[in-house]
Amino acid sequence: MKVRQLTFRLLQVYADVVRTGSITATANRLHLTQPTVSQQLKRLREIVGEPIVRQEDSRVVPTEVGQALYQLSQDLLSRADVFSQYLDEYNRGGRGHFSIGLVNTAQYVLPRLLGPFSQANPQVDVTVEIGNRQQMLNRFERHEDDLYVFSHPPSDDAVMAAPFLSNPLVVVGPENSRWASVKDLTMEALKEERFLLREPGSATRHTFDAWLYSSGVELRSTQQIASNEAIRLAVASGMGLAVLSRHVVADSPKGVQELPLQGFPLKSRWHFVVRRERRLPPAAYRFLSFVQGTLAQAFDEPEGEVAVAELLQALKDER
Amino acid sequence: MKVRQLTFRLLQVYADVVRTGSITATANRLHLTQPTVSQQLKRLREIVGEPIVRQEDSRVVPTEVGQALYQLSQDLLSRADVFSQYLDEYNRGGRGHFSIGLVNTAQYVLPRLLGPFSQANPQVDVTVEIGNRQQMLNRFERHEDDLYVFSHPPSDDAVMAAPFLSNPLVVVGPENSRWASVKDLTMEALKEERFLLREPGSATRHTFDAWLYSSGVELRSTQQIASNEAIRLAVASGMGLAVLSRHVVADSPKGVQELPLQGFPLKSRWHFVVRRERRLPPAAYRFLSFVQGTLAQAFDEPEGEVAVAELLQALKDER
DNA sequence: TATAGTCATAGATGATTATCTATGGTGTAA
DNA sequence: TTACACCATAGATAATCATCTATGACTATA
Repeated sequence: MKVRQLTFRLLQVYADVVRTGSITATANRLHLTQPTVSQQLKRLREIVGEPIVRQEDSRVVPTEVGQALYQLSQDLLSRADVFSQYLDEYNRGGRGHFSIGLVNTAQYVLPRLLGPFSQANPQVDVTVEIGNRQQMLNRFERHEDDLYVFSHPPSDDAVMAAPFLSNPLVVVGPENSRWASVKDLTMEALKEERFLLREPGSATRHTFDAWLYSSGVELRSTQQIASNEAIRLAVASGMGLAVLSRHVVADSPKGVQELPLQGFPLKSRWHFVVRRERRLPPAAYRFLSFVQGTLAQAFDEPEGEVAVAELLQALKDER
Repeated sequence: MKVRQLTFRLLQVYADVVRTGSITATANRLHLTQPTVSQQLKRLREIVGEPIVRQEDSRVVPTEVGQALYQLSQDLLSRADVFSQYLDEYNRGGRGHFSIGLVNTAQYVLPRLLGPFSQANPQVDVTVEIGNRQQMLNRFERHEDDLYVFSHPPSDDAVMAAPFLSNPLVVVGPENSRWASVKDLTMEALKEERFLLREPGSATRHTFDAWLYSSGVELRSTQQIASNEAIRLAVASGMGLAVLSRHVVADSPKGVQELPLQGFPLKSRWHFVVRRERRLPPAAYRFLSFVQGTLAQAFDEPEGEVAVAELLQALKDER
């Protein structure tokens, strides 16, 4: 058999001829003329190298080889069809894979979006990458993920970003800290405190540094710790104060409490970030849609909802 | 996905590209130029309606959809390949089906050929049709079977026949018949005996009638019985004499014995009969080959072997 | 024996395909 | 930076394909 010349069209036509037992009938059903179908059969026979049908009592019946070919046709066509359905489902975003890169702090909130999404879309496979701002920027530069969450989107023309959730940075101290009840607490008062800081690459550190700089404060004593969780524990055990995303604290506030420092919480927002030129996997698009539908009620972030809606629209227009 | 435009060739090329991870490499392996392969990929992408590969670190890697398409390709191609192997096996005659029409008497011998053949070719499915000469002629006229066994082939230009086995007709009487020991027994002496005859459509009857006519004998008393077996039993129980194929008697000679009538046994031969225009199924061809290889030793019929060999040659030439 | 239905074949034509050569872009390695 | 390897695109061409209309052969039925 000359496999390379075999076409699915031929198999379709052939299968229909076997089913109807009539060349003319198939021609009508497929909106072709009778000679066309005759010729298709002829060509298929040549490809197979063997007679596949014969005339019998005004019906066209498959030969023994034709029988086998019919089964093959059914089989192949249905497999192709399954694939086609898969494609549709993939394009609808209900199936497939995407990867999302999260800046460290975001890992405290994103699960609340990803969890329900996965539940609703079990066929979608999500890879979550986590790192500090700098690491995520590297991944971003290398196009390693489909979607990112930054609090400060990289400044790149090729970037589209939607601020979707507020990320207030607060100062925390140990439970029962003497500062907790101070009125009009200022940085000046905390000058002598040791501050436990995230590493320089992190967004939290960056934001805090910027605030310190703009308010002309210089810290006396600092210590660098690379993990939000470690910082929270260190604060709880009295090693010092820290600036953390409120989400970090809200998640499991044991042993620490927010301090009412003036000017705090520092406002910042998480952004969904995608590259303009990258074709977003339909599943990622579906995730964004899902998030958009959730933000207003579940997170009380109507602005975020609008921003995501705009991003979705922009992505649609890109295509 | 535009299934109708899908070609196995495209899948072959695509699968190879995925395997090698290189368009150029595939081009070389398939004896094509690089642009050709590039274009095939492009066309396949258009058929699928979705990017299927992307460049990555000087390698061509499939996208998520491409992965699924690759699996599909493998699947479809291997199925087509299995069919192709089936075709080969079919053409070799080691697989498939044929039907053979036997004249009644032949059913006593053919199993000795069909049995070993089936054993050696378990994938071949044989349909055996049995009837008297007239019934077989009807089937023959209607092209109902692939192969026939007649003692007297139909006289038809479109027929090819090979006498392959002698079929001696003998006169039988009951065991201990008084005629058994008579020397120079002639028909004249048996004039008064009742003869149990096969029905007119049968070959045995036909041959016997012809002999009677040519030797000018007329039987006094006859009875017609449509089955060899029934006749044998009737003879055994003393109802009369009969003319039967020696094979019928040889098979289970209980209660009957051959009588030494002059001029007997009447010589006749079984013929394999095929229609010239009918394409013989490879399995039937293989059966004839098998028979040809068996006749000389197992049946001591060297002439039959030659005749079948000639038939096979003629069939080969027909194609 | 006409008639209608079913196929096969021939001949024509526009569209598509397979394939090539030539060329240009891009990224990697010397 | 140059050279090389790899891929994409453009343009050309011959082959093949998908289709059609017209027509002829065969067969069953009125």
